[in-house]
Amino acid sequence: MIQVKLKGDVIKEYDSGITALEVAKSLGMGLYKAACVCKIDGVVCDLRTPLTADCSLEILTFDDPDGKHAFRHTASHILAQAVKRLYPEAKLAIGPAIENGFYYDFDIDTPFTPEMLEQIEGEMKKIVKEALPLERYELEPDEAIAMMEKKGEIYKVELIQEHAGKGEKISFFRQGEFDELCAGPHIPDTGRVKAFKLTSATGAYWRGDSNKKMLQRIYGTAFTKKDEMEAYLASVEEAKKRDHNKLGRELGFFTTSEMIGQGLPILLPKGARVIQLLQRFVEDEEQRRGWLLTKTPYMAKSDLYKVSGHWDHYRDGMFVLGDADKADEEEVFALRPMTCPFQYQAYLNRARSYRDLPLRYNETSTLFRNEASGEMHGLIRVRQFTISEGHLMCRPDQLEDEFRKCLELAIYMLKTLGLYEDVSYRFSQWDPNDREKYIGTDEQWDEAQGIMKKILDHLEIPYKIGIGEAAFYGPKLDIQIKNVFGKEDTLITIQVDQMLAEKFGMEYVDTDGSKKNPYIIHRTSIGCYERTLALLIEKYAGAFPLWLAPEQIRLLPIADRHQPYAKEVEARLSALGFRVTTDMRSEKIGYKIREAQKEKIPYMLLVGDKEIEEGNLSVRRRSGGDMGSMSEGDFTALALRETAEKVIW
RNA sequence: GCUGAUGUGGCUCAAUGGCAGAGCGGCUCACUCGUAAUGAGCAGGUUGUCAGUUCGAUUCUGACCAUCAGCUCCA
Repeated sequence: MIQVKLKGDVIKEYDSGITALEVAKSLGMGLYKAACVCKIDGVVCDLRTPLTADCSLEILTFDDPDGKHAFRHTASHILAQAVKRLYPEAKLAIGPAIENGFYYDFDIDTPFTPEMLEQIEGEMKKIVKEALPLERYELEPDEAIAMMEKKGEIYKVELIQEHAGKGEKISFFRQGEFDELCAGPHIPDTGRVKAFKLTSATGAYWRGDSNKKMLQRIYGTAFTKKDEMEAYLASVEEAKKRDHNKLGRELGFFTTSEMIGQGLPILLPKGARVIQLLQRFVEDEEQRRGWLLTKTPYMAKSDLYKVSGHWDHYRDGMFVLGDADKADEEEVFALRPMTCPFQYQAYLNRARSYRDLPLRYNETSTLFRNEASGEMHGLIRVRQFTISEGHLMCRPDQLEDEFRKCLELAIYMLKTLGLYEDVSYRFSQWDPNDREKYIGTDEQWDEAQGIMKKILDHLEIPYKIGIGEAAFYGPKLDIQIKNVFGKEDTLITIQVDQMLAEKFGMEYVDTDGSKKNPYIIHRTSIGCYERTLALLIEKYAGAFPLWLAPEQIRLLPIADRHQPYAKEVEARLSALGFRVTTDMRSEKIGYKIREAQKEKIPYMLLVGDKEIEEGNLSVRRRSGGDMGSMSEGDFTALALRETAEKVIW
């Protein structure tokens, strides 16, 4: 007999060898049916794991992240089984559960069409109906390789070969006629996958390597209940309606031109206005926090980039003016892909003392990066963009404090914009196995990352680690955000660099008269303006807070005879700095309101006989509707306060 | 760059190997209206670009350009 500690510290006795699934059954059929996986002494395990010693046991359902994961992982096996039944020639690669669903990669000559996906879904339904139990078994590596070679599963063979030699057996899961290389855990049988949908098919490189073969990936999602899945799919559709790339164009924030080219958006008056407002806000705040504004050239000779390392590590990403191959013989210029080496030249302008540090340079900097053609996305990924860039030179004893201040500035920006709750932190480190991407020695990287880890841990930043995500010259703290498609991008970055100062001969004279290289912090405070605008459009579905709205107030005369008075009010509001217009068309008031609502104008002011007589304005707010009548002074006070306080509603 | 899809007036979308159509929007006129669509009329297109096939191509074929999703890469 063994003692099993269950939820709520209840201890029950069972025969040794009982499985977690049987324990769940003993606790009730509801739990038995809903069980996905379990945690034995805190470790996620398959439900068929026999319990042979005293332990704590937690039965996990779909409501638990680990339960969801196993459930959807099993759904990916069902997908693979269905594809093999319909297309025996397809070779299996990998098929994990991911956030909100799962995918499976196949090597197959004909790409999957929507019709094929429907057929595959039909076959999956059959497999679910068959309620095939998943059985785990283990083979020695050579047996496993032999089995997969016999089946012609070359990708599985590759995976097993990598795993062989670790002295472990290779685990498989079998469902009906289908054997799958897999560590598990899985749910007990295929019959439990009640609701699923294949959402898309696309290409994906084997092992995520663009030098390797492109496979065909099928994405899907799975739930225990159909209505939950419908709700999820509806929410995905709802999110897409906020897509800045669609909404931003519809609302007139930006457009593109085939004659100008890919990744080169045209900011229309509304988009340009928001960016101007953001830029003023950022520059003013940076000034308050001790940053000194520079304005450096948009291009430089290749000489500069050769010293910085960009010429060797980033040339494919640069727009080179002239023949790059002749850069050693003649002057070749290139547009700047980042501001670092330019601001270093400002530092090098004269000899620096330890008393000059920290020296904080900021710049509203336009950068040019020749992104590969498939990378562009609306305003989020473009070839020319403007960034709130800064470089800060400091002494070792100042590094942590200055890093913290950079982070505080970034957080202040995010909170003001209302994006703070949407971001996550990534500690981006180098990949020692991919040396070509980086400059510097192991020791330098270990030191830089060690310093940064100390700072981040000390500041209690809840980060996840991104291996291979570092800049070529140093580790980064990236502040990440997701777009409406769930795709994650870097919004803000703060980096510690102890390599480039040495390369550029940047020094300061310390208290003892010796010359030292300063630490450099590279940072953005609000990130790139185009990308930030895109995410704000998605965040607010185009309905910007009053202080950022390109048009803040619109006057709506009831009839044409009210137009002169509306124009008078417009002039007074405009003189106070409001962005205000008057709808002068001879349309009905309902129509004018409808248009203003569609354009997400924060305040609509109605002017008719009553208002003129009483000297009042009828105020309508974009959200909440009719606010009734108030004096011009009261409205002005309200709007000025909301603007100054950057109120979000 | 790779895989797949798409490209018809400002927008959303029809149609066709033989004169390209609707709604919204725009303009004009009438209406002067009280919190999300007043009515009538008019204008607007070398069907992304360039080749090819054909008596004839917007439709079929190819290349290129651009857009979208994903992969890779990246702020």
